[in-house]
Amino acid sequence: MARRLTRAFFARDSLELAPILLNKLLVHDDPEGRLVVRIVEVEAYRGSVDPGSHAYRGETPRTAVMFGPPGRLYVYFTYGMHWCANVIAFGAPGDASAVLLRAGEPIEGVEVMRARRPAARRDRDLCSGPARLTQALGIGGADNGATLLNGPLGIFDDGVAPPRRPGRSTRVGLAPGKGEKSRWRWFVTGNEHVSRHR
DNA sequence: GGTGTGATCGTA
DNA sequence: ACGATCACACCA
Repeated sequence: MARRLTRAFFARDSLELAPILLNKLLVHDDPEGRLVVRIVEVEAYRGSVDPGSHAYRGETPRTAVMFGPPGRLYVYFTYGMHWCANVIAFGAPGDASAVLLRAGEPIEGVEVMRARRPAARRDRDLCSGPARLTQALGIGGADNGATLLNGPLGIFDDGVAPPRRPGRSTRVGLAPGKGEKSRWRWFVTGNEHVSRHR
């Protein structure tokens, strides 16, 4: 029986939060059904000290949610067509810290996910990327700022521990030349639903 | 398996 | 102008 993560769980720096989100359950109680995926890939973003973060240049209307309390969702629109979702971690006042949800393994509601992602030929294509994940779960701009602490969106612990030794790499999609050498991506080694790095 | 390219638009 | 991406075409 799964227990919903509380505010205290999210109130840590994203570098600490990211790896322990692995193997947790992301749940969306959607009108079309209960959708559940096991989180298998994440990346940490760290605000003012992290040029790769949307929050690096300070708070804007777009990034306002990242500067708010932990345990909420930061959902952003990119490439003119895709939504990506982050969990807000603890940030010092005036700073921001967040974890990008990059991939999940479908657990429940797979039929609904397939209907929403007709391009996915195999089940491992359903949620193996940040925009694929939001599409399969029906998460979009309307969910920006939504809380995970209660309501239809939440993250749950069903007793499966995070990997003792998670896979780790540099983050995907950031210019490698611009000092992107931090290994702030974590994933469940060997899991089929992890996205491909480059 | 791999690489290359077009789509599409809010943000700064 | 470009991006915390994806799908598809093509080659192997």
